[in-house]
Amino acid sequence: MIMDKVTAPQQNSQNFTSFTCRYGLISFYCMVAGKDNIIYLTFAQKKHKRAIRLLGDIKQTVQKGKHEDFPFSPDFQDYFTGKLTRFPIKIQSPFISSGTDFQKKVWQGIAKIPYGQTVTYGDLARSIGKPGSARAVGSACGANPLALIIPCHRVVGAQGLGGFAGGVAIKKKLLQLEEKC
DNA sequence: GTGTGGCAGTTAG
DNA sequence: CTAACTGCCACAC
Repeated sequence: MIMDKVTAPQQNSQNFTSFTCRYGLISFYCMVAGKDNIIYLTFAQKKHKRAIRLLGDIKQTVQKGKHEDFPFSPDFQDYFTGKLTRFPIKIQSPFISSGTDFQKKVWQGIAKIPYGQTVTYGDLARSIGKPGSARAVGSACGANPLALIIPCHRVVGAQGLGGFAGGVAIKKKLLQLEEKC
């Protein structure tokens, strides 16, 4: 699979913490480097476990954190209640930097989609100068290491919703949440 | 509505 | 290297 070679973070923040966070009916998995640097966020347990394993491969240890110690809880609380439309979180993750050029372009493109709006995989493909790569864009979305922060749920199919790593039900919920504003 | 062939990027072997 | 996957899409019936 992708990103089998995650490079160690540049900073010496060696302590990684894994959180399982729950807000209302939605829960997700999150990995934090150091005190408050989110390096991975996903709705799919499979992806989260894989990320932990990759860190293990580069001799990094990951400890479990308690939900109440999750540093950005207020922000996500606000997001899931519709009060926050843009995460004040810096994107600085070794999982991002170990992506391919194409993936990085896709992720950057996704980051520009405004709250409450959607684009199609084909649209995104065109906007990064690679028309016809819609399917590859879909793959890159699936490989996104920072769900919500890089809002891949705002990328949909030309006909239907498209897929979602954490299940389309969650994608639907997120879009409905953002719709209300 | 459904079939189908082609598509680009990435991974597996 | 080839083969086999995908969070796809356009164009046919």
